[in-house]
Amino acid sequence: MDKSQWRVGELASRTGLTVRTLHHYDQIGLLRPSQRTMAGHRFYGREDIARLQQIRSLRQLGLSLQEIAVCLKRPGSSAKDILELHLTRLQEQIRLQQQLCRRLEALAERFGDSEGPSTDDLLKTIEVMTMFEKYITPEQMEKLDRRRVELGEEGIKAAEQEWPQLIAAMRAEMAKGEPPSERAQQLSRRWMELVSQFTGGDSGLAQSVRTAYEQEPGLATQFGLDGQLFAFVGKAYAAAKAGS
Amino acid sequence: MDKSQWRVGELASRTGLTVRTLHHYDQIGLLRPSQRTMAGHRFYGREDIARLQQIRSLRQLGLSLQEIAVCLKRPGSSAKDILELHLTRLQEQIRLQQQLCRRLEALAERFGDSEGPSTDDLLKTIEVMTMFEKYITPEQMEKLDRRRVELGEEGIKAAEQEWPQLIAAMRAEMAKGEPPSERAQQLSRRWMELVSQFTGGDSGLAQSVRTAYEQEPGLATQFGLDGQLFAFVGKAYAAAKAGS
DNA sequence: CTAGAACCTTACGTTACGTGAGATGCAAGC
DNA sequence: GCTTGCATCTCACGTAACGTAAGGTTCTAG
Repeated sequence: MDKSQWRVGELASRTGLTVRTLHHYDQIGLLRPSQRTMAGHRFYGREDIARLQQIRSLRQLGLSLQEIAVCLKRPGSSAKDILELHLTRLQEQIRLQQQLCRRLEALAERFGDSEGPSTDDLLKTIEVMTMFEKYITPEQMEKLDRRRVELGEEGIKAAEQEWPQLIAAMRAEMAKGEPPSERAQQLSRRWMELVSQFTGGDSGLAQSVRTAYEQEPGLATQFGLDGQLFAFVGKAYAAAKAGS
Repeated sequence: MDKSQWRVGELASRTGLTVRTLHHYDQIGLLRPSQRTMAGHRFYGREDIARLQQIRSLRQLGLSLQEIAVCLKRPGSSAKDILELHLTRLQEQIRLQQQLCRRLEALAERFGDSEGPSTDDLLKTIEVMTMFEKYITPEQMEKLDRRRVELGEEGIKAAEQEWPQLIAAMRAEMAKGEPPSERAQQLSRRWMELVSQFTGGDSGLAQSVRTAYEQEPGLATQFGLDGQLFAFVGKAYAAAKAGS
């Protein structure tokens, strides 16, 4: 016949919990043993075991000890409410973590194969990503993702190679002073093409990107850009359109 | 022209962090301002800002402050490794949380509409679920889920209604003593049918369930079952098969 | 020169325990 | 009866990343 009293150590090893955990539950009043010896040793009875089972179950569902205490204190409708609340919180958390995961995967994809000590590049890329994400809505981000898929691996690499050249060339033209030369106007056309390729012709997105560049000077300087250059490109493109 | 020194408050409001956070970063050595006034007031320079940007970026990716410190201390290949490790951890976390979510959703589905103070039932169900999950692999769990979908809403309800009746009837037969009566043999056939319906004919699953019932006496008593009854059903079914 | 804002340090609170430290209890063998 | 060894007890600090005072000093505008 089974005994109906257990000491902490026995209970701990039977349930897989630790003695410290049971002490803790006792301390916060979540599970106080129904009996104590004169020396203060804890003795748990059958009802304590039952309660502990419930506690473990709720714990496995991710509830906090406080929430569990509420659930067990008033077995009214509170348990259901708490579980529902918990569920929505959990779903929201998962959503956020999945977003995070996508970002990390995007990073891994870009830097998974490069062997060199590219941590600097990595940090820069992360910075650019986070800055962008401040000004761009998730929907726009998705649009950008789809756009990237459409462009394909090579398209992206090509654009990444072309941009610095284009920026350097444009800066050289700007150094020659205004009005923008014929060459500058050609470059500005290509510039706008690349921008359009990037945004997929979404003007709202283009506007958001502009705002990001305006508000975050650090972002622009990452690519050797600044307001002056933007202004020059704008003039050159206006001249190009007027000339055509 | 912008100034190149900022005080904590300014930096805090510009970055959206709190003064306390910057204090904290200073305290743990993650971001120490490059200057201090004689009175001890912190002054952050451009390079501090840059570092803070990196810190914020990595923070947004979910890295711990310690990990960030490592990333920034040795810009070797450590950053990439840490990010990859972080990604795998995150994916694992998401997986676990999604499992949890499914369980909670299953609970919500069962108890979402019942208005009464069914918290007791709720707790019992949770207990049964968690006990089962101790003995059943996730694959088997999925199999059960699919099985439930196949049975449909009504099938489940019907089985839930039938089981208690069947158990009670069987217990009555057992009280009449052995050998099992004709009626008991009939009941045992139906019993096995229901079990088979539940497990979908998966013998491994049936074995796991049996193990669960054997190892967890609390589980069986939830449904008015015990070893004696199981034994009787076994005998009755054996007699039924022998008789046919 | 003074009021008020900004700043400083110190330190406790948060979660669910882990990990000792030092003291005592309990059953068994001598 | 006494010791040995294991189980148990009660503090009490540590964890992560800050929040939130408390109480004192410094800066800055009027």
